[in-house]
Amino acid sequence: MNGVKLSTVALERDTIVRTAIRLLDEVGLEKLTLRRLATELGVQAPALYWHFKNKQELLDEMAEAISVQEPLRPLAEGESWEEWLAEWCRGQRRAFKSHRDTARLAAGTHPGTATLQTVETILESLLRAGFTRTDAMWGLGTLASFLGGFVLEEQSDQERGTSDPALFEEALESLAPYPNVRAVMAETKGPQTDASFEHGLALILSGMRARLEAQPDGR
Amino acid sequence: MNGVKLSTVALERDTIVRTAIRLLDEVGLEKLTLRRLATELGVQAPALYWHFKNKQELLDEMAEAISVQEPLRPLAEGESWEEWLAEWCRGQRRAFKSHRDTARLAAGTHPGTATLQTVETILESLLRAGFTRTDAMWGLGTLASFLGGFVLEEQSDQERGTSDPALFEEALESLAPYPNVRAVMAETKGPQTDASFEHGLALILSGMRARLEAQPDGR
DNA sequence: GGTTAAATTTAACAACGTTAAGGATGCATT
DNA sequence: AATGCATCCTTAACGTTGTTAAATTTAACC
Repeated sequence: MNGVKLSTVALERDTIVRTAIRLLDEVGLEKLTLRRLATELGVQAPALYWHFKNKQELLDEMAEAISVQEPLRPLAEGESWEEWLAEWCRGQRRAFKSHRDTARLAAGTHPGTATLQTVETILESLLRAGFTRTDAMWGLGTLASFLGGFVLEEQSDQERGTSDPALFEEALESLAPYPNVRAVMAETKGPQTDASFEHGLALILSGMRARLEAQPDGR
Repeated sequence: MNGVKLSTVALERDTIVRTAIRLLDEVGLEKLTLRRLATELGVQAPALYWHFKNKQELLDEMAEAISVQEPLRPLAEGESWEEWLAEWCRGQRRAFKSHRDTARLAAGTHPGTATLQTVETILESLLRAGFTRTDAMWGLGTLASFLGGFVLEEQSDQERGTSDPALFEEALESLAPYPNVRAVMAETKGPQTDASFEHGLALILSGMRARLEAQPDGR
């Protein structure tokens, strides 16, 4: 019947999404236009509307493809849930940072099935680690919000080219009226760094651990 | 010379920003167009370009006007820094939620002078409470990232009209393959609520307190 | 009253997402 | 072999958007 056709379609969709992601890295989200993507695919713009309902659907698929790489390995027996969760967060940040504008892209897209599966795995693992279901969900939600907000600012700064050391020095100058802000910026080289990410991660995980220990295991 | 003119200009800029914010609430960020704003002001679209360099500059000013309402009161002597900080966070969330799409609006806008002043005040207060400068900055950064990420998702959901109970029931159905996700959604009525915000806030503040207590006061 | 600066209008441009209508292409059935 | 049909893409166009250029009104000052 159409076994071959279906796989051809699936392949095409995947090709489009992958090309779109590559193009995203080259030109940024702002200049990622359907016409440009179509040209890159050797096709006219309206052709994309056979594969996707509209641009948003394409963006959703891109976000899903970027944020979910491989199925998450559940927490092993006797493994530290903190290190396991931290490692997942680091992986998420790494995945986001491996392309341009991904935070803005993912912001405001419905979670796809792959994302939901990941959440389910994390909830299961945290339940086994002794968390209440709502504590597990809200802990994860806190981490996710932190992660999203952090990478969002990180990439916004990057997109403005604040990584240029000369511009950084210039930015420091303008902070003269705010001595503490200035001092901490000079010390830490900006608000979004690997160290500050680790710090925030540790804060939240420490808070979760405190909450876990504060309640008896039998509940 | 131009004392009168300058104040007239300032007043006009303010009128434009305020009208833009009112319009934002009516039509949302997507449909907030320069032509529509101009019509609302009884003027043609290009007239706005005398007052603002481009649309982004207007959006920046809107974001600043929304997120900074009144100067932050510094931490009082003997006051609990945790409650003081928590109250600031709640106020920020309230300010964001008092208009539509503000998180997406503020995402990726440079902090203005008013925002910097607030940061400076918070740093000063936390230093007095015993924090290291980097601990204060990174703690605040964590809170800010959490806040931004949280409200971003909160408003994204809102914008899609997930607050409709009928649609909520329908969304629950689609979660059948993920029993824990389904269960926690049914219990907590969605991931972004007042309770989950308080929970995340408490996690981070608890983490900060642990870090504060772990280090001697004399440093 | 004429000069000058401020503030706005009219007209237009290029680019965008999207729709409508219609061709190719190739497989399946008669 | 001819027909029918779904698939996939093209051409043409529409309405909107942010933005620019140039002309024009408005108002204040010497």
